[in-house]
Amino acid sequence: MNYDFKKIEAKWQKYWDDHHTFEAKNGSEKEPYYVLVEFPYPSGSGLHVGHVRSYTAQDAIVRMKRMQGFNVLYPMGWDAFGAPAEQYAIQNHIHPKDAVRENIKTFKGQMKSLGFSFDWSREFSTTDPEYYKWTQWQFLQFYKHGMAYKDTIAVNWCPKCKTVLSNEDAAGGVCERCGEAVVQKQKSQWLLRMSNYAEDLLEGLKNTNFAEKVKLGQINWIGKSEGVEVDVEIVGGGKFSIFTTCIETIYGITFFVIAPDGKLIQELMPRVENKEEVEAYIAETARKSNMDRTELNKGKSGVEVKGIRAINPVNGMEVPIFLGDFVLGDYGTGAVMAVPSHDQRDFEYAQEHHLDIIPVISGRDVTECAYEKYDYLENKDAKLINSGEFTGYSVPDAKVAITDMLASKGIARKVNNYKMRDWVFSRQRFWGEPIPMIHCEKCGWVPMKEEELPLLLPDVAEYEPTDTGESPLAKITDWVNTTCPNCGGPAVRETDTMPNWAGSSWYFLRFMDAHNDSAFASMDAMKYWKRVDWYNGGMEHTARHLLYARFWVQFLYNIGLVPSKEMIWTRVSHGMILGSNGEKMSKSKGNVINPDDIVKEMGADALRTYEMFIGDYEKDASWSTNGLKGCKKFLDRIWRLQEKLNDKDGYTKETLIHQTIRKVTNDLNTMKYNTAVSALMILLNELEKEESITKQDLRTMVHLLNPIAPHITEEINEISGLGEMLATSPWPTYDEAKTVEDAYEMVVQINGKVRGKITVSTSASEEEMKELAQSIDNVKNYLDGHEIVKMIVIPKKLVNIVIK
RNA sequence: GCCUGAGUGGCGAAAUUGGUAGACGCACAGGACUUAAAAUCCUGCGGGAGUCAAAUCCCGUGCCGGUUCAAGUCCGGCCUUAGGCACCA
Repeated sequence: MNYDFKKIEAKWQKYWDDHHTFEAKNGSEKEPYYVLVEFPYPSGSGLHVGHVRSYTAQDAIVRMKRMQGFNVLYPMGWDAFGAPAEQYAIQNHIHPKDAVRENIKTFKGQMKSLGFSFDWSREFSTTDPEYYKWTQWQFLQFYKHGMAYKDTIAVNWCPKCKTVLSNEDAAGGVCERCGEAVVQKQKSQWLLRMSNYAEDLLEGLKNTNFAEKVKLGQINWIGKSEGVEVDVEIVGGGKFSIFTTCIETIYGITFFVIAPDGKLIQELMPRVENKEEVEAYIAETARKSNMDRTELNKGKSGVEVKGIRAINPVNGMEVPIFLGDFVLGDYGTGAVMAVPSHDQRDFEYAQEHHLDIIPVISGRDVTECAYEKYDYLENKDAKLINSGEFTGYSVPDAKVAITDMLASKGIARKVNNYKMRDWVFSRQRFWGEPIPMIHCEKCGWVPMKEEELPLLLPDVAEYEPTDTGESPLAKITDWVNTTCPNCGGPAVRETDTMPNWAGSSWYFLRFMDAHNDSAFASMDAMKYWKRVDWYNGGMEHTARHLLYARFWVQFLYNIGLVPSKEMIWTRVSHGMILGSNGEKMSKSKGNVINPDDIVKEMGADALRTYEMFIGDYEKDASWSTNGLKGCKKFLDRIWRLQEKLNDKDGYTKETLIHQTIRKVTNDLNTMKYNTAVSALMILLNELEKEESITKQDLRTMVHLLNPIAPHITEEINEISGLGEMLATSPWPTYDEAKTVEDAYEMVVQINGKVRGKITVSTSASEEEMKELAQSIDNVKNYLDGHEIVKMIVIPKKLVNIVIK
């Protein structure tokens, strides 16, 4: 008879709820262990089987850790601000608050039905005023420490939807919703000075245990490049700076290129002879989105800035200046030296605009394409040519010598540049944390008084964006109009809200002390938990969320509000669950699997077991209903194992059980869930072959399986009277000595090919192994008439006989 | 273009880090039980040669080459594929 999973799962879920089995206590004597999964965005479509994979994986670890005696924190909450909730609300004409409440209810019900051992006493949503009060409070700290500022920057704008789009929503230069071409629009935005933290964020990675690919993702995103900033004189007075990583090519400059969106061109404008042409080009660039600028890079567009020439600081050569949209106004100095002989981009630009090409490094011809640094740096014989006093220098020597020479003249310095920019922190949206800033005609931007927080989102019916692209909050005049905290005069509130990355940047700290109303989390609580020991999330968040969160923590650390600079220790990521056709699950492809259906048909334990068995946790895996059935069958067989119980003591298969305990423990610790399940399948196969088994056999079996399939195992344990409740019993331990078999099958190879196998005692000496190897008939045939050159013996494994 | 992975049976995948390739599961085939089906159980299952059946042998981890007693694993050179970044000076 198969087991009644519906009844059993409901029973244990109720038990865990009623007994608060999985609540963590702050300050416990036990060693703390904090496991975190990214809290979900509670969308209208409910939990995805992908969520089930990572939540189960982490659940398995925390269940084992609890049994190993740790005080485990495994919290759950809701990241519920953001555009999708707002969009859903607009379409369905309900307040986002209500939509979110409904969705959370669904998600929570689904999570409970899957038996995740979350500590629900610490649950919160980023949309709770008690929570976003502290998000706002922290924003004020950023502001008060000069880390938040307002600036006018270009944003993606959809003229049809009349709304600002994030770069993600504007992918490909078209509005994701309506398909209209996105344009760039200048808007005043709040920004956080994240670029100040570039070096610290890079350095801090050394104090984390992030997966290597996660570290690399962050390193690439931060995009450090070491180079030299050089001052360049303009003919007839004035100067500007350029940034280069290839100072060794400075003699090859034949022109300079400056950013059309930069400040330099505006300064030079009065002296420009072809103003109309230049202004037209600036306007054209402004119209292009970032996407266009990068995608339409076939031709190198640009115009010469006539009337202004610059002087190459090393040889006094006068060269023209161009505007080119490949130079970005907000990176480096917004101006570059162009060396077409050794930079492919400059080369193409030079060809397009018929400019000179002067090679300055020997080793390859530069008439077809540039001889670039990745190439000449490989060439040890590369020497400088056409480079004045430095001609004949090797590239590394030239780098140093030229930098020193320019530095001694006071016109150059070593500089690091980073691709990472400041964090644009405002959104023209209703459904986000209001930014607690007030604008006063007299006093300018004034922060709200901290004691007046939270600044609540007003309760109104209209949350559609305005025609001008302002946040819908701008329409609510009695909310907008306020008094200046500084002078008491009339003032207006900031109507932009924070991005949804804000609330998720510090939620893991709140879980340490979720109901504190006098601080975002007490220092005591944070010192007790120390850090997130193990954080699981998608690879897609390594460059954004994880970096924002680290930045946020480092800032809080610098102002003395958190106990350490890195509050997240291990970060791992999981692969996606794809549809059975190998494609990403989506409604339009009709390959979506709803976990609710599986729980109803096969049970939560079967779904959990299957998702752990599906394959390498870090890789994508395709859904297979047959595979799921196989795991359900596995559980049914475990259930039936109860029929074999005898009254004896001890283990029936002692060696195998000790091996299995070791295997499962190690595999769970190293995220090899699939082989942990397979080890349990092997144990089951062996126990089934026995006439009867002991309670201890079965107890160990269900104990090891409990982290993955918690309901069925707890039920078997109870009804078969195997012992104390598994969840609160110590995790099984193994004896290394007992994992060793007393005999093994020794492999005998001739010249590396397997020619025989023989059962040998584990205690056999090397000499005995050699003798036994030669006693095999088939081996004898090979040895006959040949000379043995040598024998290689690998203890407890094989003998390889080399013959001639 | 750059950076990261990944290529192993019909399929999902294992392989103690250089030591029996394909554990475990699915699918499939044959058999048992059953009036029958489902469920369950047993057997087989990379390809080929060989045999009544075996034994045994050859080939086989994307491709080509190398190191080694021994290579899925290490080295060199390619091909394919997924993801990330992308005019970052």
